[in-house]
Amino acid sequence: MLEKRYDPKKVEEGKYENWKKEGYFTAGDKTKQPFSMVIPPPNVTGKLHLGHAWNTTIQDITARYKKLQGYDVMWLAGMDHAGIATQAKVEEKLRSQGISRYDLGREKFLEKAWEWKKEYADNIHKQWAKMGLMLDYSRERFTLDESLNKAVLHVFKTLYDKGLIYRGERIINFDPELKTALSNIEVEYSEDKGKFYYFKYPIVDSKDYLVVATTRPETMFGDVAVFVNPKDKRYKHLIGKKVINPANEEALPIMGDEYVDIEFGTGAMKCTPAHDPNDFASSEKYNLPRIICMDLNAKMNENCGRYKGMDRYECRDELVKQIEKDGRLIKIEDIVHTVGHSERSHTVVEPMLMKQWFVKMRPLAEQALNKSSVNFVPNRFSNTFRQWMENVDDWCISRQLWWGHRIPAYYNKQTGDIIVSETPINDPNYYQDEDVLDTWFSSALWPFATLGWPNTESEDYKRYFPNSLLVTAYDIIFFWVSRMIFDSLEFTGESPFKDCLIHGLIRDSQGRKMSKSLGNGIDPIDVIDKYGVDALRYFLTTGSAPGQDIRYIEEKVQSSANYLNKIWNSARYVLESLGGDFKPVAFKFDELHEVEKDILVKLNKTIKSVTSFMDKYEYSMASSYLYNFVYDDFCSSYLEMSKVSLQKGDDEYKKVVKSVLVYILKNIIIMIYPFAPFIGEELYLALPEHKKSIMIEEYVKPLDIPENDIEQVENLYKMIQDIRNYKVSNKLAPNYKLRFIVEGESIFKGFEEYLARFSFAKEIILTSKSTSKGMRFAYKKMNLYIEDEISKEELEAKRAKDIAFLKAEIARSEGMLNNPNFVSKAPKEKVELENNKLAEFKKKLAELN
RNA sequence: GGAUGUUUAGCUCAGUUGGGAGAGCAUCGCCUUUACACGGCGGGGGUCAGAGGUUCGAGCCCUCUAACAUCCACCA
Repeated sequence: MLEKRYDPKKVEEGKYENWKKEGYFTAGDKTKQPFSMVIPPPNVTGKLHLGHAWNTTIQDITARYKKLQGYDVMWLAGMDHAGIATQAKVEEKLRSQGISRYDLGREKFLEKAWEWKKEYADNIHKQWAKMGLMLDYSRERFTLDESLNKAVLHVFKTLYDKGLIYRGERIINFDPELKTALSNIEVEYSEDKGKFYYFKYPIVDSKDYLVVATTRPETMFGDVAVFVNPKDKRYKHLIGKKVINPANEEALPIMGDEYVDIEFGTGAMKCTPAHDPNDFASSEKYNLPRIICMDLNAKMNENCGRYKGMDRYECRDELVKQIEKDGRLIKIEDIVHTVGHSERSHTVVEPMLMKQWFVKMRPLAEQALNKSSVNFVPNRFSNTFRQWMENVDDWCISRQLWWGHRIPAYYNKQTGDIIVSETPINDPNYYQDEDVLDTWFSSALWPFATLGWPNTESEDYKRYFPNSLLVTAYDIIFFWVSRMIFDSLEFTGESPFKDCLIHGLIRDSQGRKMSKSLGNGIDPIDVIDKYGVDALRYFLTTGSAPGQDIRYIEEKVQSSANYLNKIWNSARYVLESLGGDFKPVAFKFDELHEVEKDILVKLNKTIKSVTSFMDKYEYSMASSYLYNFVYDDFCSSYLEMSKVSLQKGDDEYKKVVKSVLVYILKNIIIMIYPFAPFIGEELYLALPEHKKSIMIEEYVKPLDIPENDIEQVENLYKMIQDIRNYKVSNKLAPNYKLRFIVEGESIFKGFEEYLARFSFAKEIILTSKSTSKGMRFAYKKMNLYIEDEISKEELEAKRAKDIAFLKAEIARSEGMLNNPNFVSKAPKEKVELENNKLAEFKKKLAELN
């Protein structure tokens, strides 16, 4: 027997291990249609947070649902080496021991990184188990696996041969702390306080000067020109002359370009091609030199005179002091401007001219825009994808790191010629590029490289690619989704997945992003310990709209747990009422009492709604239909009715009622199971007839029965509510005994005992025509009179209230029906419905008068 | 500058193809009724941001406005 209270800890114990042991997570049943997903591989950098919990629960619900529906579900497990993030963590750890990566050297450092990976992979496995994820571990992959490395090398080589990967000198975003290049999307911009420095640039052969403003004086050593707008009357005449750079006394040409904003600053702009992307573009246009003035530690280099070796910010201060001493500082303004920060280290990135590897994006993007068949859910995210693709720049893929896929490019020591090769080149005349690839370069191949590609004859690849579904948050669309799409189209000729379900981000109770610095992060494990994983899963996946952010609100997890407790206790009631070794019997709908029919009709409707929303990945809607059924139809209504059914009928009928109860319970359990698999399994195994696990059950199917509501039962529930209301408004105790006269014998016969139980009736009199003076309540084709020392005032008040209500309704109804447009244009059934209502209202009003 | 989202009960949010506004929490009243006090029963509380429009009918569709949020681009 079930315990009185749902205890998540006990319920969860041992189940996951058992499922795993039974092999339920392993795909491969060829008699079934495949349904495939790959997990967005979490970084091996730390603990999983609520965002992961949300993301994986959505997938798990899908997987469990599809499995019960009879699909061969393949949900591939895996993790990401997360090059830059992991390397930063490992270096940080080493630093705390006083070691730098250079002390260790590449190989030793990588050993440390693999140790780190192992530790964190173990953690992640434990958390997946806690969450109850039915991941296929037999196919688990890591982005640095040899098989994935093969795919990466193949992709690199192929794109290189096609001219879609090139090595070039361009302005990239450099992270001076992690000492590596970044791609554009790894830079986050924020509004920072800064200073705008106004300097005098003396004009050569003149006593005049030009005022140039800059936020970054330290880059003045890289200046090669000053630009003004040729339409700017103040400066037009200066074009062609020269000014003196106050930082290093070099003469710079004054040039004209309409790109310069006359309104901004002084209207004169310094040009630093090696440290600014726009200036770099100008240098291409006007063939200007490019002078790099910093090294890879963001320290000033030999082009900076006595400032050489200084940190960039120290140099800025010193240089400004010097210029001030020279009498060339006009003013310093406080401003707020957007500054790029490294997504990982959060340091201010330095735009720098460097030789790096790039993916040429235009052709790949075109293909992605034209050929992608990915169905984004919700659909609006396809715009997000599209827009990014339309404006994408070339992708800087080389990283000055060690933890990652090493770039398979080899340089001739003498000539510098490059060979790109999928197999190592051991020729002593060649050395391999030191850099590794951006993590996302390998993640982009995840949906197919994990399945054996580039071996297109691999069984898994043939069976499970393209994937059926990918689930991720909207902030990953650019980083990952878009790249999977263009790589997949380029290399497999197909979109990587059919559907792409996008969810939002999880925030704290005040709507703020969860972050370490705010200290507002929530550890899923703490939540699970307190409320159970099923409650967490239910909270995460219900009560929100697709694609929207959600707030973590503990009370909602609590109420989810309460809901599960409700299901638990309803199951306990059903199971305890069965008695001993009950075997469910088959029942015929037509032979059931109306109260049993009614609940089955409602269950049927629920199954249809739930299934149709589950099919659309609308888990919130599906769960809300189930919730209403469980609470209102089952627990609050039928479950109470069944207590009467179990007393009044003959033994045969009692068996039938029990079977109906078991049937409904089983259906509820199966529908709640994808959301709450642990309690689902626990309750399922307590059913009188069950398989070895709910994981090998079939999903619920509607019965082939009529859909219309059972009128008498509707009346019964309304009567009960009216009687309860009557007692409350007359300050009578709920169990106060009253005398009822029911007018409508032919309709109500067979329901007396049901009414009696809920109304604590002193007496129920059935009649076909009543002369009662008691308070009257009207229902479809029948009336109820309550007789109990009711005062005339009360009766009159009730009557007046009813009349007013009916008159208002009749007015409303007639208003609609007198509108010829409504009658002629609205659907027939709507008009008919309104006609019926009007007739009913009129009849009731006539009865009252 | 471009785009997207949000605005519904005190709070947090749902709302299916347009057809009489819902949940959780909070609140008020009653109840130790034999599944559940992590409960039951009943109640109060909403000009669905604003203004137009389409429609027989709009929380839902169209246009505009406002506020908030997010993303992209620019910022010498």
